[in-house]
Amino acid sequence: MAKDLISRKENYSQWYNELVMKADLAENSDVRGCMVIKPYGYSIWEKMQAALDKMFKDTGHVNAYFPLFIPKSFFSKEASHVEGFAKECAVVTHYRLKQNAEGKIVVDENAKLEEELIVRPTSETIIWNTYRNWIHSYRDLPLLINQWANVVRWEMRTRLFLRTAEFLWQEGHTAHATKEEAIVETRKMLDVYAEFAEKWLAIPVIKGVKTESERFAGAIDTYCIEGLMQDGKALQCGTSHFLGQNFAKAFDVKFTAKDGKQDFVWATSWGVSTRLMGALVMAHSDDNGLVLPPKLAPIQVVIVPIYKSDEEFEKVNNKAIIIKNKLLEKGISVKYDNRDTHKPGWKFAEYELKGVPVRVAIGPRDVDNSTYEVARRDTLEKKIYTEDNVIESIVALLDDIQENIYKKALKYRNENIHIVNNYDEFKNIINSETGGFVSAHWDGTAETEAKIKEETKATIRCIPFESNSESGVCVYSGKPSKQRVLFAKAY
RNA sequence: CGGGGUGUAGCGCAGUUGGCUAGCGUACCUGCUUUGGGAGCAGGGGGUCGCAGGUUCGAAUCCUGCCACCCCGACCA
Repeated sequence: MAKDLISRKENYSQWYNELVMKADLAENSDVRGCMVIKPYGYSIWEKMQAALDKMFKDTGHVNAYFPLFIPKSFFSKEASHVEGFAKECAVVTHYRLKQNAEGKIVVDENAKLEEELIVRPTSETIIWNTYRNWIHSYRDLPLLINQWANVVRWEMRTRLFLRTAEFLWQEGHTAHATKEEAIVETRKMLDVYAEFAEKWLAIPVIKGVKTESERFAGAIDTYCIEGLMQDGKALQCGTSHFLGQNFAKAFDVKFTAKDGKQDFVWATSWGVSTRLMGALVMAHSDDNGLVLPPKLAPIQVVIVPIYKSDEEFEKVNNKAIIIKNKLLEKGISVKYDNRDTHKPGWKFAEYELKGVPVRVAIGPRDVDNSTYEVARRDTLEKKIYTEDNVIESIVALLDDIQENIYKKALKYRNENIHIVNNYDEFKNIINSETGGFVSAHWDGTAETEAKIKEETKATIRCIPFESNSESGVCVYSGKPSKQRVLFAKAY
C-alpha cells in the first residue's frame, strides 16, 4: 500500500509530517520555511474561520484590514514589544528590480527605501498608530476590531502548520475606557477560544495565565488555552492579552472621559492561527490517517458505490443519488465518489486517510436488501442500516462522532495531568514516554522556571484559572508556593 | 548560528572501487481482465545524475569550489 503511514509509536513527528502531506492538507513550498496549504487543508481552515468569525461578530466585533508593511520606526515605540520580535522580522529595503549587464534580475540599489518596512509579525503597532486618529472620546469606545491576515516570523526551524515563516491567523485589537472593561474583554475572548476548541475542534483545553517569561511581548498579562497532544506534549491553542496602557502610551492614544479628563485607553489583543490545524491533526488522528471532527470536516459523508457490471452500477447509482440528496437536505456535506478510475478498496483507504467521518458503501447486495453499510471513522465500526432509519442514523452518528472524539481526548487529557510533589517525580513524568502535564508547586520566580526548563525542557504552560489556591512548597527550590502551576514539554 | 547527513524520473531509493544503452519500486499513459478493504497481466512515456570548474580516451562515479535541503541543538504561536 503506497500511502501507508509510519505509526505514531514508531516516530510521532514523522507520522505527523507524513499525515499532513499524504492527507493533502499542506506541503512544503520551494520558498524556504513557507508552506502551501492545499485545498483540502484550506477547506478545514475556512470552516474554522467561519465558526470563529461568527463568534467574534456575536460578541460585538467587526472585521477590518491593516497594512502588511509596518514602518520600522513604529516598532521602536514599545520597548518590550520590539525586543520580543526583533530577531524574527523580515525587512523590506528596496522597491525595484532591474536587469544587470549579464541580463540577470537584481535589486536596484538606487531604489532603496528611505525607511525600511517590516513585514508584520503582528499588527499592534500599525493598529495603535491608526487608532490614535480614531479615538478621541469615551463615545468612540469600546473599539472592537478583528483582522484576518497573514503574518511573518522568520523561524529557523519550521514544521507544517506548527511553525512556518508565514502563517494565517486572526488578530483582535480592542480599545476600552477602563482597565476593568479591558480585562473582561481579554477573558471573554479567551472563553470564546476555549468554547471553539472544545465544541468545534473537540480538543479540551485548560485556561490560564502565562508566567512573566512566557508572556506576549508588550502585554501586562497573557491568557492562554493549552491542549495536550497524543505524544504528551502541550500545544498552546490560543492567546488573549491584556495590554494595559502600554500601546496607548507608546502611540499616544488618549480619550476624553465624561468628566472631561483625558486618559490613555486600555487595550487587548487576541489571536489564533493555522497552528490549530496542527492541533487538530495531533489531537485526534490515528495510524490510519486523519480523524476529523464532523463540524470541521470538509466532507462529512462519503458515498462509495460498489458494482461489477453496468446494470449493477445503474441500480447502485440510483440508490446512491437518492440518499445523497436526502443527506444534502439535512445540511450535511456529502461527496458521492462515483469515479470508476479507482476501486472501492482504494477509496475506503483514501477517505480514511483523509478523515471523512462517515462512509456509506452501497453495493448490489444493499440494493437487493434495502440496506446501507455505514462506517464511522473514529472507531472504524461498520453497521448495516435499513431504508427507514438510515438518514436519521447518519445525522445522529455525526453528532455522536463529534462527542466521542471530544470525550476520548478529554479522558486522555485528564489521565495525563500528573500531580507531583517533588522534583524526582517531576522529572520522571516529564521524561517518560507518555509525558503530559505536571501540576506542581512553583515559587513564582523566573530563576526557578528557567532552571527547570534548562534541566528538563519543560516550561510552565500556564497558571490555571481553575486550580484552587493551595499552599505548598516549590518542587525545585523548596520555597513556599501559593498555587500549583502546569508544566509540560510544549510545541 | 554551532554539530551531523543527503542531493540520481512526480515521490521513495539502488548504482558511486572510473566503463559501454542509468536502473528498481511507486505514481503516470494505453489495452484487456477485474471491482464488498489500497487489483492482475501486457505494453508505453518520463532523467541536462544539485550547480560550476578540473582530471581522463571515457565521469552519476575521482578532485576543487559553490548551492540547496533534511536531522540534532539555541530562539519561537
